[in-house]
Amino acid sequence: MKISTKGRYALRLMLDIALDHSGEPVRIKDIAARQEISEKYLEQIISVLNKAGLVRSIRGSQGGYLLTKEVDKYTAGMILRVTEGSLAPVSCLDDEVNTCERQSLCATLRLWQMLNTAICDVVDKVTLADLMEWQMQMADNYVI
Amino acid sequence: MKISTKGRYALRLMLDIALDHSGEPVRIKDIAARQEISEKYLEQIISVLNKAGLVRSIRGSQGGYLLTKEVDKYTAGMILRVTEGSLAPVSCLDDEVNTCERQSLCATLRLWQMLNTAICDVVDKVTLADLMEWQMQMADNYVI
DNA sequence: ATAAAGCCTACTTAAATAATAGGAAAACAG
DNA sequence: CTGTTTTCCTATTATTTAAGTAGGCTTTAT
Repeated sequence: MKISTKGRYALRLMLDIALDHSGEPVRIKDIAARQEISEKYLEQIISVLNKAGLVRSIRGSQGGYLLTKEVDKYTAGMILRVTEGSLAPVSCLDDEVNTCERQSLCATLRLWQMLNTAICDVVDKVTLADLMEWQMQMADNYVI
Repeated sequence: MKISTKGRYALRLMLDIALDHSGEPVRIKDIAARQEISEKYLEQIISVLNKAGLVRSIRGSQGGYLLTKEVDKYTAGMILRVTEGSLAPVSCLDDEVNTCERQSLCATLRLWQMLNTAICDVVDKVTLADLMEWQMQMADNYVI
């Protein structure tokens, strides 16, 4: 019941790009340095985000990555689902395919549905804009 | 971000015992048959629940397991934490030990805290009594 | 032309998951 | 007191997932 590094790093990576105000494409190399995460691993993660259209890449020298939308248009849920896959707490809730035989008999399913709803309520409400705001608050407090 | 079979089976196992009204100890063998789960695997799971005091065992012939408390005194959270370990979505929230260097700088932590709270709100509120009630509702509907 | 970027695919290592297996110990029934 | 039924304990195994590493290819600004 843990979010993996892929999801966690993806969130930090997106936040890192969002906090860049240069207007220039942001390089993996720089993100990796700031976030203290392996470049090669970040490459793989951002590749998924790129294919999903959450970022846009610019190749070649002076290249890097840019966001494709306004920061308040990204939810944490979007970013996590792209990198983690489904956030449902049990696979019974995932595939309408491969469904469990006991579904119609299984009271625990109702618990999982409640849990799933609670999780979605959080991750689909928090946006990248929120994370940026929190980050700036924390930076302020850190300085004082 | 999935609950493992241990946690899921533990919940079904506890519910199975709770639904037994004979007053007699409930045997692993019977639970395994009803729930269609391997006896040997259930043994391991119930052993954890036993050591945590969530059930009481009676050894030897005519033995089995009994609940130690009223059904409304068990929350899903109790059962899941005993079998799954922490339900926190990231380990940053677990150990006051082994804490991440970036904690004071990391805005994502706030998201994880919100998510953790949302998860706890569900699992610590739903009791075994609730699950029993749901199960009986489902059984009714199934008959019709 | 060259250096600096991203792109792509394969590989590796370690840990966790999900069981299986086999026998020891306890307790009741006859 | 013997046999059967049940829990208890520990070890082993197979599979999958997580978390990276590695290396070469392609694109593009200068």
